[in-house]
Amino acid sequence: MVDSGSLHYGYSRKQKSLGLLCTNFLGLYDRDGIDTVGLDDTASKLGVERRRIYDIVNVLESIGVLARKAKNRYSWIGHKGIPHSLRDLKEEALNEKTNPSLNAETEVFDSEEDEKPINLSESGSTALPIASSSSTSILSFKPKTATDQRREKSLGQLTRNFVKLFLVSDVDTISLDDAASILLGDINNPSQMRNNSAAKVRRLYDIANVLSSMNLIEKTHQSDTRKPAFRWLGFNGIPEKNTEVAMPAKPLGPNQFNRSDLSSSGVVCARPLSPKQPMKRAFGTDITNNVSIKRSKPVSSVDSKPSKMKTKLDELTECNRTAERQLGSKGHVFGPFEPVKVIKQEENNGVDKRHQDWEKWAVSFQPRYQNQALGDLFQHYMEAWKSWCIELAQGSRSPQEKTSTQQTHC
DNA sequence: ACGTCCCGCCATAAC
DNA sequence: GTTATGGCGGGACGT
Repeated sequence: MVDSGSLHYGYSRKQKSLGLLCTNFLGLYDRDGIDTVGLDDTASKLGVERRRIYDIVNVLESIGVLARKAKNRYSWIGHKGIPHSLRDLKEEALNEKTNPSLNAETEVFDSEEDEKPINLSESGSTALPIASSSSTSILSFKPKTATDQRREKSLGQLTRNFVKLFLVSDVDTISLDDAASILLGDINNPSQMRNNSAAKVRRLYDIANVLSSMNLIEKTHQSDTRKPAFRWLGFNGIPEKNTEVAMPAKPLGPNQFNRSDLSSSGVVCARPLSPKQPMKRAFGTDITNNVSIKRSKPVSSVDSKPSKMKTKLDELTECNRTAERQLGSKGHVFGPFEPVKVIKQEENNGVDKRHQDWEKWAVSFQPRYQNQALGDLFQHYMEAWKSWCIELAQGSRSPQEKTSTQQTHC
């Protein structure tokens, strides 16, 4: 039986994945001349809510791709920041391993309560020295203040610990279960650890998706147990300095990177196969990705949750404000489905060409919205676009067949 | 059935 | 007070 709620027209989970969003994020900023990254700007360009941007920047910050400058603002460091960051993480992890008291973020786990230290070999993984060799672990937590506690549970900290896990161990694959247990379990309370891990393993997926899109790790399965696992790709210890032809461990898939940067610490970082080579699903090529098609919760015409209704209205209002701002400043409007490729053409070609491109795009792209608000929004954009055409025509030539672009499906 | 993880609520931090 | 941040887990989607 097909549930209309679960098969919303045009909704694809993959198109909304954090990994793809991260790829798009990189597509947006991973180029020369990028200095700062604004969260609002990013969110609107990628057509997602701010919340998702936080997820990405927190992970990227942890691996040195971004650095927080101020509220709402990050400085872009790019892939070149990864080796340094990984080196630091590795040193930090090694220091913590040899002298756990140095661990600023975590405290030594003392197994005095007879609680079972995590032993990866028991659970099917190759043993991780850091976890199995003693009762202490660099990844053991004992929360301090509420703020510390919050910070320690942050996605950023979790990312750093996750990466450390690979950097100081001599295995390159860690099962999801083990990673979750080590990183997320309340090690002082193993009775809750499993539940805790199970509940929070979602965070690992978030991190893994971002790191995967950076090609630092890949999701895989353990050969013996078939349990889901993560394999570290970013570290292989083999210098491949700046060789575009460096052999990857496996054929590169779409959006994957060539491992060809190696730091002095033996840390390899991912970078794009080639700056010029378009990725198969480069940002903006999949226009649906930037359309705010929500996963379907049963959206009845009368929303039973007033707060959600309010959110949608707020969203619409905010989109309209954005549109108006853009109208005011640039004379044209990009919505949540802003196609970057078009923007690039815009930069290269004259106004006339831009006009034609937009007209073609607008005619060919007729999104179908389940949501009346989105339909209205699109209508609003089309009207804004139309008025821009009129302005343009006054300055050059008369607009052609603009009304044809207003055939929207709502 | 279970693995994956999007989504957005809401607590907390920052201003 | 408002706004920014992000922990968290419900539940939808994918296999």
